Amino acid sequence: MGINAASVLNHIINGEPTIPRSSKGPRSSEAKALTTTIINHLRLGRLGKAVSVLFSAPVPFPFALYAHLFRLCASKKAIVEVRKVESHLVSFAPTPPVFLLNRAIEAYGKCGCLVDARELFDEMPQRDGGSWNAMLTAYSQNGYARKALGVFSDMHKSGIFAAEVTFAGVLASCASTLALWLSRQVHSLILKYGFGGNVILGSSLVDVYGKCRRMGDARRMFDEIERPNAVTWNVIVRRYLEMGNGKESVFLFFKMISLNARPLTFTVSNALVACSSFRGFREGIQIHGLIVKINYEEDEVVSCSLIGVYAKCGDIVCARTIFDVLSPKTLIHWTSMVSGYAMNRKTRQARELFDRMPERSIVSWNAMLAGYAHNSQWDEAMELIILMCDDTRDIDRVTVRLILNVSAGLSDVELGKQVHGYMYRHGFYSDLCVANALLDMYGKCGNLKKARALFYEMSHFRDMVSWNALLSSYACHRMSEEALVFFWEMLGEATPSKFTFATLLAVCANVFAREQGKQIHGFMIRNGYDLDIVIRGALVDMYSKCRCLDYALNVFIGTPVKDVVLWNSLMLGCYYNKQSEALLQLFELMKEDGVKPDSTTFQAVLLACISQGCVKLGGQYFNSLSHDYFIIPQLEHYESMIKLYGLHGFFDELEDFVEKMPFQPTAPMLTRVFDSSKEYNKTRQAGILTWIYMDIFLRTVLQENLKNLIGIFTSKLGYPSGQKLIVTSEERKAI
DNA sequence: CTAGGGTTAG
Repeated sequence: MGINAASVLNHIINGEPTIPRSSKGPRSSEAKALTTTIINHLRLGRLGKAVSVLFSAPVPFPFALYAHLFRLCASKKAIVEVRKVESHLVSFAPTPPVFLLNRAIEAYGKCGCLVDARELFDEMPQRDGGSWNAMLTAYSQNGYARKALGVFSDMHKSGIFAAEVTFAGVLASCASTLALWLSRQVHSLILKYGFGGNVILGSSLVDVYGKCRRMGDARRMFDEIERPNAVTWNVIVRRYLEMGNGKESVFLFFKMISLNARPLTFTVSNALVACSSFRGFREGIQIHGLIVKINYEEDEVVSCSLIGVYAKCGDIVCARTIFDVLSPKTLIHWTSMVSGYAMNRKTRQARELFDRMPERSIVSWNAMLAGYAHNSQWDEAMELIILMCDDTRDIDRVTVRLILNVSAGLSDVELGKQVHGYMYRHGFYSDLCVANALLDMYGKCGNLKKARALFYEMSHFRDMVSWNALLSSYACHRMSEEALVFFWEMLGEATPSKFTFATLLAVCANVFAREQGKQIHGFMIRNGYDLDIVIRGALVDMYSKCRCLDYALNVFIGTPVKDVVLWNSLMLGCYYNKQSEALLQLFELMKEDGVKPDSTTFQAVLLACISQGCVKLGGQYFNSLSHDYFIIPQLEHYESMIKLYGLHGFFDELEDFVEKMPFQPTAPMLTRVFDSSKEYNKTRQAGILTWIYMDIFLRTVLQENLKNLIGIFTSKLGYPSGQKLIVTSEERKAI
């Protein structure tokens, strides 16, 4: 067309003659006829055709037609048509009215063409409040919050009073830039202009305060709104949820229902997610009832959250029922269900479903992988990672974090290093969560040097988690002194959390640092830390290892609900303090308390049997392990049994036991048998067992004896006794 | 007619 809107406007401003246009008269009747044609095109939905008809007459059309066209173009996001309509308007209408140009700005805004909108706005000969509003809304709706606020500021400076609608855009922009200070000012302006009763503005204010984490202000604003609508309720429920206050979120949701307001699907979903956050099973069930009543069962967002709430509250069967009934099922439904199984440690079922998924996103892969990782199924996790890398390229931050967890679990520092390189190349390096996982990986793999280097590299953006990761690495690798020194360094930068103290108490237990342990205990009480069951377990463990069994017992007694780990800690504590008789009594008490023993419990019980010489009882306990509690006995349990029989001279039972084991005895087991037989002069049994397991015996037990022989030789050669001797394998062969 | 909220799964 060659006619630029801005140039046309300049002509108008400068009073120059506009583009030559035909005189009125016969032409306007032509426009009338064409208008009918255009309307007919529009009725058939042919917008492009309608706009091109416009150009068959170089005459102005009725303003209402232009307005109508702009609105249609905007709703269809037809940018080319907007440009044509604007071009026709400014070329052939004598003086385009401001409201039409505002419509053009709106249309450009809706199409996301902010440059065109701004150009028109800047070149307008006159502007009214609507022009400012259109420009501001255009920026605000396209995510240019700062520019929108800039327009608001200019508008204010030019003495234009903002309209009610304008404030909505301003507040939305304040919310996305978290401009709390400006929001407060806008709030007072709204009151000053008398818009205080506007629900939309009120809801926006609740939204702004909530997003700026000022829940007190948000709530006060909310309470001031006389007739909150569905959006208002949605905002308040959502904000409490995001602030981590799930209970208040659910409370307000129920309040909404009691006032007979119909919730939006999103609000129901938010309330369900809030229930999951505090395991509000009863509340979840009630909301489920409501969902049935108001017929939201089919909604995708609602049903996904519903599966989530049942899964997170542990009722996986119910979650599955909901899933099975649903049709059609979307990718997110499938992923929710897989995640539900995975989070409930049912990785087998999760995998079954995962393999049957019609399609998978990176989130689905992550959900499955997280299941394996949380369940410490490292080999399965690794296998899945390989499959995933074949299937998809869109690895994200969660995936990277999980692969690092797997590397740490497998102590596979080489895999970890590969991820490290990947992070470097793909820009995950500045992601704190990922960086902490990397730190944790190096720490757990024992590469403390690298972990420390990374930790200092992160000095500008590290957080509590980073400190705890390095601290627990020291603790894991028995570098207790370093850990304690590091803790003092930590106090200078960060406030320790209960995770810090749990680690630290374990460190104290390792080095029998009773005083330090007591200090930590006191510090936590004085500073109001939550003494949860994990901390109490750590305290019991620390006190009992530090020979303060009475303190350990006190902590134990003071725990309202005791879990199996806590019982185990105290029982092992008794063992360390040579109170095996008490240990066996505790075991009976534990069963009376209704706590189901686990494999560690039985390990403690068998240790007690060994030191008490309760051979028969030990045998009974070993049997009840698998018969009554369906626990698969572990290597340690078998070792304990062999020690129990061997140490107390029960060789017939020992022989019987070894023969019935579902695997071949290990070298340490055979050594134990051999040693006990020597002690009791039971060479026949020793002989039989050795003969049966000759190959293992030859490979290992003889090798041990060979080492003893070397000891004898070297001592005869005059080496000082007690000095550690280094014998290379070649030298050993030579001897 | 123009204005607000919200996207569930890791």
